[in-house]
Amino acid sequence: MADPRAAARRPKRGRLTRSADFDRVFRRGRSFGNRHLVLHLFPRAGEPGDGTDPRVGLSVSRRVGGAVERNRVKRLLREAFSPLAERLPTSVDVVIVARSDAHDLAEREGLAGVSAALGELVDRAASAAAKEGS
RNA sequence: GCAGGCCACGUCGCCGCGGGCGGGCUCGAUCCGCUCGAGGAACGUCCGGACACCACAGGGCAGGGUGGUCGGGGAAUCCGACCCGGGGAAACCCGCGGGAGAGUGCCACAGAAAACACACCGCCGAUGGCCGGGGCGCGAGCCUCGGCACAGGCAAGGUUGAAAUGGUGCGGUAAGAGCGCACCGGCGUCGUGGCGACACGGCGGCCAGGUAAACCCCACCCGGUGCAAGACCGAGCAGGACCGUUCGCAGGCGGCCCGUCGAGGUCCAGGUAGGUCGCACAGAUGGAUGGCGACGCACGACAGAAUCCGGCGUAUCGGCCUGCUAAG
RNA sequence: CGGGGCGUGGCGCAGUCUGGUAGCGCGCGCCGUUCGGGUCGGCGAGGUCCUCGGUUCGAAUCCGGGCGCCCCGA
Repeated sequence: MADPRAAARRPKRGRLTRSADFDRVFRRGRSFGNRHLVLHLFPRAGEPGDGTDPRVGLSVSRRVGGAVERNRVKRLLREAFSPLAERLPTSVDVVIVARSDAHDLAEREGLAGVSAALGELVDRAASAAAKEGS
């Protein structure tokens, strides 16, 4: 984020928008996974974005399915993440990766199943981040 | 049963998302309101075009593509009608559908033979020849019967094969043969109809195997790459030019002069990260069109835009409409 | 988004251009060799040639449609 003004502002949507941001989270962040999803977490403490809400990025590869299935998984993940975001500390970047089984979960259990799977990972990530921060 | 066309869950409530317009404010990646927001295939990427850049005098070769006729169309492996061939009881459906009388190649196995037409087995041997018997004649010889298969004649038959110089019948012959005749098939030619592909009819003679989704010949067409094309702006880093660090540039000390502080400043083209345009009355650039609930019913299939347009092909729960065929 | 390639026994591959017999290695089964195993020798089983059509007398091969997988450019 070369623009220094961005530091003073709250992002319109808490989304990752740069390929470099994704690379940084994958390379240097911690990861938590279950059979449906993988959650990567990277704290941005001390950077210009400090103090803002978590930013999230989605990664749904073609292994999950065709365009229709991938869109459905991404929409459900966005819908599920929105209420869960406040459980995470501020100033973190998160990337949610959907594994192949995520499509089956979305088709069978819908938003409830996705929320459960994602909530588990968010809680694990939040407690881990709290330990490191203290 | 056949053909064609249309639709692709609907309504309501709450919470959300992207673009545009208007407005409020603490002017920002904010808030409020209004409005627009996936498909018939958006798919596959099989063709064509627009657009963009690169290459290019003109022509030819090579290479590739297309292939009945007429019309539509900007073009097309596109569409329509018709012709031909095949299928069906019919409505109707299917077909990469030019040329094998220009040349080359191939046609396994089987079979005498697979393309020049004949050799081979075989049939005949009327005619001529040779051998034998009988008759006539003084004799040369003549007549007649039988045999041989030497000359010669023939292409019907030869258990094969996907395919063998057309098929069936009658005549004909020593044996045979389109040798002759009838019908059918093919070819050539003439006439009639049709814009045409072709169709129908008359006459003629008997040259004519298949394969071109084998090479090839003929006619027509074709430069390459693709919006991640391409255009513009452009940090940083490195480079160049000029001014300045003894003669103090730019800039600051509220405007000006003096004075003072000051070691760097200005410009240049190329262009990385990145951004904007390209880009659309859906239109992003980590990529929007969703979630929950209720009711209705046909219980919801295949499937998600990324430059745009015209086709083709493929997937698909079902529903509606129109016409036609057969039977009743 | 665009471009290219590959589907053949259980596995890895030839054969496809130039159409008629599907072959090789490993693996598998049986027999022999050995006290037993390995090695070695012999014999044998096993393939809708991805799928659906077409051309041809005849298709793994030639020509179309489809399905699946892999790779490359940016």
